[in-house]
Amino acid sequence: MARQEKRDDIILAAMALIAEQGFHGAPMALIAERAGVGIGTIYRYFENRDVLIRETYKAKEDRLKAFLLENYPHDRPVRECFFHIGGGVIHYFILHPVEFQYSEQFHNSPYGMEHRRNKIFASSEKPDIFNELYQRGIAQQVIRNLPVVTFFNLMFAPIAWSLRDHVLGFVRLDASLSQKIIESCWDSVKI
Amino acid sequence: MARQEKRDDIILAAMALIAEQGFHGAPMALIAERAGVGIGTIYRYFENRDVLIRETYKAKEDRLKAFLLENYPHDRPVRECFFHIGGGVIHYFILHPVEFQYSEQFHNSPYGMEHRRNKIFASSEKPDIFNELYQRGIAQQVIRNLPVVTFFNLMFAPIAWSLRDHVLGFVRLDASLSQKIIESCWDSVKI
DNA sequence: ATAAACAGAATGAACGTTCATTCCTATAAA
DNA sequence: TTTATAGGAATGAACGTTCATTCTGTTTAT
Repeated sequence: MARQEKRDDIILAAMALIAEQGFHGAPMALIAERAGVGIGTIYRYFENRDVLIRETYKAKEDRLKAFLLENYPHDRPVRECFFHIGGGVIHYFILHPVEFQYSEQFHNSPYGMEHRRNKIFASSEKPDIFNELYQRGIAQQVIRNLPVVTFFNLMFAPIAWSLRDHVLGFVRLDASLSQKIIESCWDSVKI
Repeated sequence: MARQEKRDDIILAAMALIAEQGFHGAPMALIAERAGVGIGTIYRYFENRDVLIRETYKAKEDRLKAFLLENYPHDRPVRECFFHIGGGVIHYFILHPVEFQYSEQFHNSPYGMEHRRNKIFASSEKPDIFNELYQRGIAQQVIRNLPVVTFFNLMFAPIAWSLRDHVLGFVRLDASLSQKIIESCWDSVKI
C-alpha cells in the first residue's frame, strides 16, 4: 500500500470513530484496528495523538473550502455570496455527516478553542471568502455594523445547531427548511 | 457543617473545575480537594460521577429558570417576552460566567445529548415559558412557521456563541451589543 | 455528672481498568 | 546483507470507585 494511502486510512478511521463516539471513544488501539494497521504504525505517520487529531481536522477543512470555492460568485452581490456560503455549508455537511460530527467534537474541545483563537488573530492578515464577504457588506452598507465575530455567529450558529439536530434525527433538514433557515440568518444581519 | 452545605460545596467545586478545565481536567480527586472533603465523601452524596455531573447541571438550570421567571411579562406581546428571555439569558450568564462555561461543557457531551433528547420528547407535555412563547407566536402569526427546534436555534444559537466569545475575551458583550444581537435574532424569526 | 456504647459520616490508600506511548521483534525492500 | 517499515506486547501514568478504618457527635447506663 502506498504511503499516502495508509496515512489517509488512519485519518479516515480517526474521523469516523471520533465523530461517532467522541474523543473518549476513540483510543489509539481502536483507530489502529479500524484503519487496519498496527498501533505503532500510527506513530510513524503522526508524532502523537494531538497531531493526528489536528491533521484530521485540517483534512476536513481543506475539503470544505474547496467545495465552497466551486462556482463561488465572487463578483455578485453580497446577499448572493451569503446564500452561496450558507447553502454550501449546509449542503456539504448533509452530504458528509461524519465530517460535521467530527467538526463538532473538535470545536467543542480545547483543540477547537486554540484553533478559534488563532483564526481570529490571523483573520485580517489572511483574508478568505468569509472575511471578504464581511468587509464588502460593511463597506456597501448592506449588512449591520456588528463586530465580525458577531456577524459570524449570526450567520453560522443557527446553521450549525440545525445541522446537529438533523444529524441527531430531531428535525429533517430538507431543501425547503434549509432555505428558510438561511433566509432567517440573512434577515438577522441585513440592514 | 450541615449536610446540605457540604453537598453544595461539592457541586460548586465540580462546576468550577469542569467549567475551567472540562470534564477531563476535573478528576474526582481534584473536585474533592477543591471542595475541602475526602474523595470518598463525594460518594456519600452522589452515587457516582455521572450523577454528580447531572445534579450539578440541574442546580444551574434551576437558578436560571428562577431568574428568567422574575418579572416575566406573561400577558405582554410575544415580542416583549422574546426580548425578556433573550436579554435575561445573556444577563444571567454574564453575571455567572462559570455556570455558562459549565453549561457549554455539559451540552457538548454525551450528557447534553441525552438531556436534549429527553427535553424534546417531553416538550409538549411539560410546557415552559419557551414553549408557551413559541405556541403563542405561531398562533398569533407574529413568528415564522418553523419547527420549534429551528425557532429555538435561531433564538439561542447566536446568543450562546456570542456568550462564548465574550467569556473567551474575543468580544466585549456590553448592553449595546447584547441588545443588537437580540434584535437580530428577533428579526430572524419575526414575520 | 461521667463514662461507655453506639451510629453513621468522613477518609484516602489500594484496586482494577484504560489509555497513549515506547520498544523490540518480524517482515519487506534495497 | 543491510536498512526501512510494520506490528502489537509491554509499560507506566491516570482515572473512577471501593472499603476498612478513623473520627465525631449522640444516646444510654451508672
